[in-house]
Amino acid sequence: MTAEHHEAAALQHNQAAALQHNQAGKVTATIYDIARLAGVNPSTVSRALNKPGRVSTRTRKLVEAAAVELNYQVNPMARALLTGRTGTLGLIVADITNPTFFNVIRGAESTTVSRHYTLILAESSESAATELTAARRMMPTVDGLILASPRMGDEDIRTLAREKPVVVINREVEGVSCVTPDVEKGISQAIRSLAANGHKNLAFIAGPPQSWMSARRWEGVKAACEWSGIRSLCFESNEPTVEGGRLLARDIRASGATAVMAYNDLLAIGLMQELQAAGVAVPDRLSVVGFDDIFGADFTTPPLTTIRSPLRECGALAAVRMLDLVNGVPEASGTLRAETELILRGSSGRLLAG
Amino acid sequence: MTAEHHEAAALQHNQAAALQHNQAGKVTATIYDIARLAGVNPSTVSRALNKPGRVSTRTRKLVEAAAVELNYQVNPMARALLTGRTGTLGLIVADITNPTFFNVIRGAESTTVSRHYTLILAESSESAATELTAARRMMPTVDGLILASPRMGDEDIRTLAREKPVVVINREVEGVSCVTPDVEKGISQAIRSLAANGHKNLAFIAGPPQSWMSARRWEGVKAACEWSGIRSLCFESNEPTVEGGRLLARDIRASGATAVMAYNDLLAIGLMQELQAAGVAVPDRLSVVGFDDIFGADFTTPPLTTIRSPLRECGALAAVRMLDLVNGVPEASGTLRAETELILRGSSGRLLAG
DNA sequence: TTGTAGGCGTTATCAG
DNA sequence: CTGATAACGCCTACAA
Repeated sequence: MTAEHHEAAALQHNQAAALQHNQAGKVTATIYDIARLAGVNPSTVSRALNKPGRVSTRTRKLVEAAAVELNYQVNPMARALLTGRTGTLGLIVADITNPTFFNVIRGAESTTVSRHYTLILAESSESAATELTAARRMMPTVDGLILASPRMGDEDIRTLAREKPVVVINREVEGVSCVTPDVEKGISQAIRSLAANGHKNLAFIAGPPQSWMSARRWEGVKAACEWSGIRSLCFESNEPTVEGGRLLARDIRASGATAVMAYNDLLAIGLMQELQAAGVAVPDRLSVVGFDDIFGADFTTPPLTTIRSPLRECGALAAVRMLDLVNGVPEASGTLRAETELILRGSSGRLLAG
Repeated sequence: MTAEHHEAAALQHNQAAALQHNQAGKVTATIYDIARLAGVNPSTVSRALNKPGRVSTRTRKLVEAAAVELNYQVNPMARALLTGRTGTLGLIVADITNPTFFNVIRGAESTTVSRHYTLILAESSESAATELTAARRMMPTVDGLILASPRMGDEDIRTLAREKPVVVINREVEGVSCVTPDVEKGISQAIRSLAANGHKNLAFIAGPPQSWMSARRWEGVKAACEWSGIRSLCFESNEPTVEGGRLLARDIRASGATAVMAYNDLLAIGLMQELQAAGVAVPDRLSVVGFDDIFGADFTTPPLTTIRSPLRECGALAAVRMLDLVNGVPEASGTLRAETELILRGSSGRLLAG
């Protein structure tokens, strides 16, 4: 009888006793089960599985065989309890109802799983208080937190960032890693395009007053307009939705503007719908430009010209940055920027003569 | 000095020693810290926090004050390790890129957090193997698993369901809790509407061959057509996307059908775009009806008539059912149905004479 | 009512 | 290279 035969026999013999039933009555193998089956110490099992190389080939094989045999799965909780690392990233978005965030979620989810981490999702319903609660709830469970368009104050964010790595999307917070679309390129492309089509008066529809992004966009638009010799005017929206855009159609028509840029695509689409309902041709009478290039922006007639925010990329970048932070990569700090670009479609163009 | 004063003094005195630094150098209070600060035993802290009533009012107040003082958060892992319950639900969607699942995610997320649970998100990229891997990865961490439009085989799903509660959305699996939109009502409304507008020939565009839902929808359409005396014809799509819809425009025109129902809105929208590009008026020459009522279905011109799937409700129902299962509610089994309904918009109507 | 002690599954440390 | 042991934070009999 060879050594292998001995081992095989031992395996077989131990197997019956090796399966434990947890409280739900299901079989869940632990490293103890493996240890018993393989005839080694539990700590050796742990080593064999986690740092092969610090264990003899023979032992490793034995342990691996037993692990497969028992369909072993590590218990992440037990591991986390000791190591403090959970293999989990938290993502909190401001509004899960807003299609803008879906690309962020996608981006984050993809890179998270591709790096063998797990993503936990929560939402703040646009409330700073809810957001902070969600964050606090998540903290013990995650290795780091990604905040997409957070509504809480800078100081709260920094406090969180002191406890665990935090990456912010769509906003810049001093002292915290951030990922933001760089609005400048897209905006200047858009304004240049409008100027080239002879527009002289532009209306900007702002987003929520507390939105960092909205402020940046208006600044960018104002600056680009100045540069191009276009007069710009800012309108406040009630809410950054299709309905909010609709409500502004009347004021905008009255303003004498021949081109409109909206804080986001939803506003732009609502505006366009209402304009068309009122018989105002787009872009013949009024050019409309949105922001973000959300899903469905090209479903409209005419399809919406918009400045694309690489939201998916932002989600992905944030996750990458997060994992760098978690794994102590030294260079991981400061703000990451992702380019925006003009997507020229049918809703903007030359003013029809007359 | 009153007793309160004594306590206050004691609190203050102990506080300095009470904060522990974990390995990351951050402060994280444990029940030990609270115990020290409140001057009681850790087990008493646990009781005071979890089962107030089994502890004196005085002790409870003391402990609660200390907990607030230290900004204590339970460590879900430690709790889970002992109790086997993680307070976490897993959700796996077939394709995070597909807007159809947005609403499922929203529904599940909302009810999950409102019940003080946490949601973990993963995606299978339409692959049965990836799906199973994701599920296995999640199992140890979650109290239950929600599968939205799963691609893996029935047997795999049942195996998972034997280990922990599983709820399936958009598909029916024998022996597993399911939540499905009931297509019948919406379909019969749609077909009746088309029949009332004089349509006699209908084309159905099918979805992925392996999709349970696609099969159900085609069955439903076929039956309703028969009942209404409409001839129905089924077309295969390459992929259930806008592009997939575009590719079918030619064949559908050639088929002589005057009305089209698509497996989903994406196909319907693509078809409509291509028809219009080819100068075929919708609905004057061809009526188009979609399925699901995804975000953006009303952005098109004409806005898309569609059969709304209550996907958000399905997500929510699945989460509720899941929590019932997790908490051992006895009646929680069998299939839950959510009604579909026709959303009549501009893309369907009477055929233009001539 | 409160304290004591043991254990959940894993990993790290220290002997051997 | 491998084994024993302690610890992570919490909960729950059981004892006081």
